[in-house]
Amino acid sequence: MNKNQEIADIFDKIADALEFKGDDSFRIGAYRKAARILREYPENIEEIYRKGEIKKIPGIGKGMSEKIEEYLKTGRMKKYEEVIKDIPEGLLQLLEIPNLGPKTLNLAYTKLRVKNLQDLEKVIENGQLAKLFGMGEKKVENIKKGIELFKQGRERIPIGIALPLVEEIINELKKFVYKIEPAGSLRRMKETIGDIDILTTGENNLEIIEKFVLLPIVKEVLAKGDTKASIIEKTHNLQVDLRVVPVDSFGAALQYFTGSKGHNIKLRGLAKDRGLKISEYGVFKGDKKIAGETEENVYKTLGLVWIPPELREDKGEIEAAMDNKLPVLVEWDDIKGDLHIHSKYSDGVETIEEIAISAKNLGYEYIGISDHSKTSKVAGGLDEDKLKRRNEEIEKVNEKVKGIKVLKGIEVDILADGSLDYPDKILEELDFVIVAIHQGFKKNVNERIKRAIENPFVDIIAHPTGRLLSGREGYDVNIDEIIEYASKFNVALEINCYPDRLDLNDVNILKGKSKNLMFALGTDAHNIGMLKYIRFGIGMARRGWLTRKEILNTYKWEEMPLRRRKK
DNA sequence: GCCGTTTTCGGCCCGACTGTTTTCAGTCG
Repeated sequence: MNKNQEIADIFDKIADALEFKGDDSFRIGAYRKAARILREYPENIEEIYRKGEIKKIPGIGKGMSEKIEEYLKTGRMKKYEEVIKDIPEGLLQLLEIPNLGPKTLNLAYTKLRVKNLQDLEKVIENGQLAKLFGMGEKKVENIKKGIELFKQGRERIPIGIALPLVEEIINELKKFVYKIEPAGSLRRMKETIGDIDILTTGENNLEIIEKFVLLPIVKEVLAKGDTKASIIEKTHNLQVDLRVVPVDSFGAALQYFTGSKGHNIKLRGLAKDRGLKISEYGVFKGDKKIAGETEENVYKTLGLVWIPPELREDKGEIEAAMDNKLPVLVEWDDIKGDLHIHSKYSDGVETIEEIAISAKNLGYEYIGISDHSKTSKVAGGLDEDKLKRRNEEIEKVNEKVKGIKVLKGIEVDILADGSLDYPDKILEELDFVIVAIHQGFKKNVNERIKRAIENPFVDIIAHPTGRLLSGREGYDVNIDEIIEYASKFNVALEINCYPDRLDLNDVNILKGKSKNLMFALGTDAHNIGMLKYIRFGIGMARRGWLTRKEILNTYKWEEMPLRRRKK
């Protein structure tokens, strides 16, 4: 774990402890904000400390920078030790239980000596909790439900699962409403989604909400009011919130519920400076509503251009919008081809011709067939002979299928000893070369990737960190070092669009962008249905502030700034 | 705890829903 993450976790724990103790909510907010900033910061905090620039980070002031310095020097933080010393270990983890907040937990601890989950369940069962002042049967019942969810471990799910689910819900509801849009982290295209927010407006609120809670995907209804309902969905235990808003507030509500929290807080501060008030109902000057129907107008009244949802993370986008310096983000229409597709020759499903026709139908100008190399035997890796036959078939398809160019690519293994799985003379014959680690995840990965980068025929590093959202940690690799090295040698790093990978992710893309790195989008598709995963990679690229020019596959094939074409 | 083209003190985003209340607190987003 890097220091940014370590310190962020400690700040979050301090915030938990202070919340439990009923400390000042703004101080708590300051710790949470600092934690988030550190966790998402594109540079290593140790590096910034060496430069003496910690305090220059917005949101990190005197107090925080001293604590960071103390931790970097001594490995300890007095403030943390102080605030947790009289709290039983593990107690604060119970704050993750839905419907159980700091006040109630504190009450249970001080009045009933509840120190852990077992204690809590006991005082629920024997009725003691319900008897406390301000508590009651229903509150306790809700906490009990929360414990159930807590035990199931409601983890964030990949956007690859959440997005299709939302589209299904929207499809079911759209015949009853005027407008319906997803909001929240889904609209911001985060790699994982905690729960889902959907926003709608229509003729009859109650009818819409009734339709929603009766959808077949609903497992449990958590809340149901005039303007909002929350449900738990069956397959993934996801919480889905539906909010019905007046049509003239739809834009303001969409803005508000898209977040992020940090973005909204800053936006509201900005409104306040200008004597305005902004809520999910609109922008108000005194009692007069001056915007609300569209997002564009909400931003405009604050003196800002519209900010794409993917940027709304309070990472400088509001300042950039003020100066009209937002990047023109890459869009799906900019993508001229997919560079990472597996055909039937290795472990893909379809023939090269079938892939070419599908890609053409998607509007692509070219596709890169990047089958596995010989050592990846389980993935049907091609030996030299088979590769030669595949290349011949690509040439035939190019003659037969007009309107799309099929490129001879490859995904070459970086072997355990650091060499590549084919000799240079074979690589040279290909249109482009992707290299990847597929074995020896803990074995000197950094040096092996760096050696691959030095090879003049290598153009792209596939899934550079190797992490899987479903659990695998990733290679033992120093990604900062790889980014610098790749940038130096004009090698592109991949944004692998496969929903379980999304590798590089937004944070690493931002790091790369600051080092003038080139990127390549690839779906890693093993069947033609997966070609549409490109949208998840585009989402990641947009979250990383990327423009068209920084991505290889937005260029025409003849103009693609491949490393081998540069002097 | 952070921050400052009105401020180094006194602000800090705002509202829905629920349940326990008789005017509001806790939780959530």
